[in-house]
This record gives sequence, C-alpha cells and structure tokens, in this order.
Amino acid sequence: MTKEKLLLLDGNSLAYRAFFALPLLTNDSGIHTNAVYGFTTMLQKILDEEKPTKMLVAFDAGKTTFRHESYGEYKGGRQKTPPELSEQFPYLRKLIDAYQIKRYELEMYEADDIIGTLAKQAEKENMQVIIVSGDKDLTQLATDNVTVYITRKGMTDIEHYTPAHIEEKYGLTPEQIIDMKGLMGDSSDNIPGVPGVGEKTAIKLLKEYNTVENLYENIDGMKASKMKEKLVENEEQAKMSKQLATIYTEAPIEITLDDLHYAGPNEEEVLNVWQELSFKSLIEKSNFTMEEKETKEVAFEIVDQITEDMLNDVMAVHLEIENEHYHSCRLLGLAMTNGIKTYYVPFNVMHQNEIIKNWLEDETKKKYVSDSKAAQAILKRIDIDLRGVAFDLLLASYIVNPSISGDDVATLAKEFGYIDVQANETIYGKGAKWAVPEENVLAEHVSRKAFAIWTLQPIVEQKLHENEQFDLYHDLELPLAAILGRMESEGIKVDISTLEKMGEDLERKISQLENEIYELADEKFNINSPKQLGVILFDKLGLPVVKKTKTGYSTAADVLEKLKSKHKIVASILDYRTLAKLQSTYIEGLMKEVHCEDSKVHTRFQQALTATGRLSSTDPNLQNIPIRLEEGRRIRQAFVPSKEGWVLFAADYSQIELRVLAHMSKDENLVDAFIKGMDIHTRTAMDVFHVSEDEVTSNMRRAAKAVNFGIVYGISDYGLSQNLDITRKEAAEFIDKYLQSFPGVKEYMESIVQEAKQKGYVTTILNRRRYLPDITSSNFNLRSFAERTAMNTPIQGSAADIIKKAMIDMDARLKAEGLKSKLLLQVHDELIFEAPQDEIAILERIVPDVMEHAIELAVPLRVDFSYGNTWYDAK
DNA sequence: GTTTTCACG
DNA sequence: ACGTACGTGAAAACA
Repeated sequence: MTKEKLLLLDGNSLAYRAFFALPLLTNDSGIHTNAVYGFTTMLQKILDEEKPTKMLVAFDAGKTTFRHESYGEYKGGRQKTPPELSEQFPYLRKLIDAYQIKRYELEMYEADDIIGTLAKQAEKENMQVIIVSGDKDLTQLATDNVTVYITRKGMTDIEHYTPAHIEEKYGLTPEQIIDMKGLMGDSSDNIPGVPGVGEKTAIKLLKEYNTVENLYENIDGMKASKMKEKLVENEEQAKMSKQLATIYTEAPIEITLDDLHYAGPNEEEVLNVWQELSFKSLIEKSNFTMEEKETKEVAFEIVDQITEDMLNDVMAVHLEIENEHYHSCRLLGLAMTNGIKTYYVPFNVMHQNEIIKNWLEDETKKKYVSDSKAAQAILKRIDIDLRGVAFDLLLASYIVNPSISGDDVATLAKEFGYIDVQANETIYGKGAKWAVPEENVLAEHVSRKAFAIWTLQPIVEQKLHENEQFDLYHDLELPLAAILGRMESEGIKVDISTLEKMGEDLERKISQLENEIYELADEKFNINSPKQLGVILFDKLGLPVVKKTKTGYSTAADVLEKLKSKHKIVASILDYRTLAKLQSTYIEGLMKEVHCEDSKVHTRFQQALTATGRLSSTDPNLQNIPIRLEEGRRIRQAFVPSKEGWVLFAADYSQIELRVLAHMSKDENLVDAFIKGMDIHTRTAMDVFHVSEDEVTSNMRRAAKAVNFGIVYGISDYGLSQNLDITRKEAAEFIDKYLQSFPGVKEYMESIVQEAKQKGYVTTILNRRRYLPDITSSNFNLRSFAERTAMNTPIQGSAADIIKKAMIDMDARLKAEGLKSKLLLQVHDELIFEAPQDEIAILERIVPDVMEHAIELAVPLRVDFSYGNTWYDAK
C-alpha cells in the first residue's frame, strides 16, 4: 500500500491571508468573495500537486481558549474581523463540504492545536503530513515527516518549511521557532515577548543559548548590556510568551485519523458553489463535469444568399477569424443581429458580395462590434472598407477596466455577467486538436457572440457614462482604432537583403566569440543557458556570486558588468549576449515576420492590453527595435520607405512624462524649469546639489537623471540604489534632497497615494482609470507595489492620452492638408511617418505643431524631429 | 507553460 | 524587517 498523505489546513489563517492578499471581489449579488476565492485557488493548486489521501480543515472555535486562562490579554487589542470577511465564512464552509473535506473546530482550542495534535498522531502512524497555513507559527511543527506550507504574496505562491529550510532561513530548529517567538513576542496575537528584542536579536540569542530556559540559566555569564537588563527584567514574561506560542499537541479532539479519508470533490456541488460566488474563471478552467448549463437559446439562420431586408440601420456584427493573426489568417464568416433576427453568413457567401460590401462600407449603417480594428483590417484584405462602427465592446470594456485579461467576446461578456457565449477553446479545441467545427456549431457560436455584443452595448455604454469615461472611449479610443488599423494594414517596408547581410556579419562575429569563450572556459557548453553558464562562471571559475535568482545564480548583464574585471571571459560573454540577441530577435525574428507579397511587416498594435493606456506592439514588436547601442541601431537601416523618392520622418516628445508631472503636481520649480526651456536633468542637478549651472558635472547630471526616472516610476531608495550602484542610504538622501527642492512633487505623490487608497483607483488627464486593489493590502510588498503604481500610472497614462490625441489630430490634419504622407508607427512618445520628399517641409511645420498642442498643459510640450532614407537615418 | 534575459519608452 | 524601480514582447532553455 502506498503511504498515506495527510493534508491539514488552517482555515482561519488561510481565509485571513486570502482576504488581505486579494482585492475585494464581489459576486453578482454583492457578497464579497475574495477570501473564498483565494482559498479555492490555493486549494486547487495543492490538490493538483499533492494528491492527498486524507484531509482536514481546522477552524478556531469561539472567542476564548485555554491560553486566555493563563494570559487574559491573549489576542487582545485585535481588530474585529472585518464584516466583508465574516460574511464569507459560511460560503467557505459550504465550499469545503462540497469538496467533501472534513472540517473541525474545538471549544477552547485554536486551529493550530487541532493541527498539531493530528500531525503528531499521523506521524506516529508513519504518514506523510503537510500543513498549510498563512501563519509562520505553524513552522514549529516541521519534522522530517511533517512539512509546513506557508502562503506568500497572492495565495498560490507557497513556501515549503522543512527542518532544513528553517535551518537555512533562520539558523534554528523548528522547536526553536517557539523560543524565538517567546523572546520577540507577536503583536498580532498580543504576545509581549521581551521588549526591544526583535527577530534578529532573538535568533542571535538562540544560536548561543538554544532555548529560553537555558538562556536564563546562564544569564549571569552574559556581559552587562542594555539587552541583558531587558532580559532579566522580563524573564517571567518571556517564559509565559514561549508557553503561549507553543502549539498544544495533545488537544482532546474527538475525531480520529480514520475519519479524514479524502476521496475527491463532489464536482457538481463545487460547481454550484462556484456559480453562486461567480467564480467564472475557475468554472471556465475546471475540467469538472456538469450537466450542460442551460444557456439561453439564440435563434439564428445560416444564409446562403444576402438580401437587402436582412441589413438594418443598426446591427451587431461579429467577424469570426481563425486566430489572432488577423493580417494573415482566414476569415470564417460573420454573424449579425438586430436583437430579433440573427444571421450567420459563411465566408463564401459574403465574399465578393456587393450587397454586404455596400452595407459594411455605408457610414450611416451603424455597426456594433468587438475589436473594430481587427474587423477593419480583415475586411480590408478582401477589399471592404469598414465604416460606421458605433460601438466596440473590446475598447469599451478596456476603458471600464484595463485589467480585464482576454480579448475574446466570451471573456468580455462574462465580465458584465453575460454567460451565453462559449469559450473559443470549447468550440475549436486547442493545440494539435484545433479544428473548425461543422457549420451549424460554428454558426451558433458566432451568432452568440454577435448577440452578446448587441445585448451588452447599452449596458457597457451606461457604465462608461457613469464613470465619465464615455468621451475617452468615444472620441479617443474608437477613432484611434481606425487609425491604428490603417497603420497596421499599410505596414512598413523592410529591406531583407540588408538584414541578410547583417545576419552573415553577425554570424561570423558570434562564432568567433563562441570559440573565445570555449577556450577561456576550457570546455564547450551552451552559452545561452543561464544554468550552464552559471556553473562555468561560479563553480568552475569561482567568480563571486553577486545575485541569485529563485532557480540558481543570476547571470544578468548588471551582474556580469560587476565581474568584468575578475575574468576575461565575462566581457566576451557580454558581447556574445548582445550579438546573439540581435541575431535571434532582430535579424531572424524580424525576417520571419516580413510578408512576401509586399516585403512589409504588419505589426498589431494591442489597444486594449496595457494597464496604463499605452499601446503595445506584436508580431513583430516594432516598439523595441534597438537604438541605444550603435551595433543594434543599425537594424533600423533595414526599415525603408515603401515608395521611391519617399523618406521616413520621425518626431518625438521631449521629456513628456516629466512635463506631465509638472502639469499635474503644479510644482513651481519644475514648471519654471520647463517654461524656461532648461535641460531638466541639469536643472535637477543644480537644485539637488546646490550648485550653479556650470558647476554641474557629468556625474551629477547622471545622478539627477536617475532620480528623475525614479520619480516617474514611483521612487524607492532601493530601486535608485540599484540603478546608480550606490548604497540605499545615499539613494535615500538623494531622494530627500530632490523632494526638498520640488516640494510640489512631494505633495502630489503623497496625495495621489491617498486618493488611490480612498477611491481604489487612479486616473489620467483624460480620465482613464486603473484600479489598485492592493493599495490597502497589509502585505508590505503588495502595498508598496501598488503605491508606486499609483504614482506612475497617472504620469505614464496621461502621456499615452496625449500622444493618442495627437495621432487623431494628426490624421485629421494630414487629410485637411491633402497630404500623401502616412503615419506608420507609434513608439510611446514618438510618431514615425513615411512621406514624399516634397512634403517634408510641410511636415516639419505641422507635425510639431499638432503634437505640441494635442492637449494644453501648464508647461509647454516640445517635439524634436528628423528624417532620412531609412529609419536609422531619421535621427 | 514557466523562467531568465534583454530590447524599447 | 520586508525586497522592487514603471510599462511592454520575444527568444531560448528547461521542466
């Protein structure tokens, strides 16, 4: 028989953990669900990984325990359980019952004691025991057969405490965890410990004296110190604290190990609870079987001929494509509905059909769609110019909440509680099993999508109005989608032969470096493998380990940079990395993306993806083409105008983010610097270092520049210290000096974090929102992250608003001036056009004009520009 | 599928 | 004490 595996869960602790780690989710009827949700994801993960044969969830019972008898103040001063959490416990119990897991609580004892008692019993029976909790106290129970899992940030990140791990982490045995707590106390349980003794001191003392008792037996030998006094003064308190922290392993429990057999969940029951709690993503992902959900009937008709009477003035339309690569994949068909009649038109019926082409191109015929940019691009390929888009579900959802992940209609619809669209995966399968289903199935699926868009249009628009975001959606994102669609369809020409030549060049250099590296290492290995490279550098060559990753040694560039002086091989590896990156990503990768029909790349700009409102670019990503180093920058020589006699014209905002910060903070000093047109980093250096303009050294300017970056990112001393390779203390001093010089910035940063805490979100100039649920987390890391995000998002997001507005204005201006010049790319703070040579003089006038006045700020916006025969030359 | 690294603003 | 700078995408290795 295989060994029994017992899983013991600390119900209260895990629920608390989940509650504070996750944002306050609610189900459709307004009940809070985040604690149950976190518990569930953690439970699923552990069940999948551990496959236990026995299980129990222990809960605390009642208010008083035996610990209160010896110490009345135990757990005193504790905040009342928030009502948002209390209301979740009944659901948690229901869920555990649905999983058919035993749960247990015992008067006068805590969950810890139940778990400790059972763990000891199980160990005697030679079982393998896993304890799961959010509370590190439980680690005192770890033995060779008992592992304690503690959830870290989020709920599914779990740290495994074995005696070895505890030894490594604290240098203590599991039993000494109790002594540690006796000495340092625990504020959350109101255990006093010895005042002035924290974790560090406690560990130091225990390494010398092993236990609290032994410490006091030998305390006379300790040399006189403030700490010794404290220890002597608080001997009783320390001993009592240790007692309080000790988990009682002989609780009078009335259940036995035999009662804990676990045979798996009642899947239907679990699904019912999930349904009740609106755990849509879990329902989606689970492979639990359930009788077919009663989805609403959607009557649809597959048409083999299109007639005028089918086409109304307002309809929802959905174009079904094979996959996300809409510049190359097949169009399968389209569905359209007016809410009463729904039609599915297979591709071969709509193809080269004048009636539907005319309707799709008719500006006065309003279309509700999801992802209008994709629709426009795919139709363009069959010579149809989509017009009259009046609603875009994808963009509207993104404006309501940019954190929504997924861009398919099923996912978006579910966000608004509409469940009658199936996931694409359900219809098509995935991976090798992917296939287009028979026409009836396909037609129903696509019809359901169109119907969902129709149904959701008023609901989502209402939400936009409520949030005062309708203008942002309707006047910015929606027209921008059409512009981006044209940019993508137009594409940018790539000179393949230039890339090929560079590739051959690189190939030679790379193989030479390879040989050099093998020679220096005295063996061949895969330089691309951080793991193998780590072995060579740190084990074989004995270089000092600067930084570790969670899987081993870090070999990142900043680490290697510090090792450069230690061994010749390091510089070669850095060079190799640079060239290998160029070769694989920018030569080979880019060539794969060039369409052979027109020698162009057609990127896709993701318009509903980033949390801040920026665009992103994929297949290929044209927003990260090298520029900083000359070798890489030459890649840009391969990007050329599409027509003879044309050039590429590039215009970029200067310091847009800091100007946005000046505008929003109204800091007098920062505003003044921009109004006077000063070099902002030099000006910052003058103020921070208290020197005159000509006394600013290049190092001072460099430091000031890093501080300015830090400010935009949501400053932290640690981050700045890493960037400048200085100590944290020095970094903190820099920041302090900066904030003294720019008091308005300081005030702004503090107020934006306060606002985020109060409202739960931050906004940009055009009222784009980003929700920050972690801003109130009790977890330091999560909260700090959210605070930095609160500072950064209005800046980055407002800059994104500005350039998007500039793109719309620019499009109108080009049209108004009757120019042939075309906008091709956007790279966050710059626009790239191709233009006939004879329009350059005009562009030099109108591009900066439009960009600089897209949105008026309290400081001027400044745009630099240039042009040339390739992207490289537009510098 | 996740992790590490590195390209950009 | 806690351990990260903000926002992205692609390639390669490894599990």
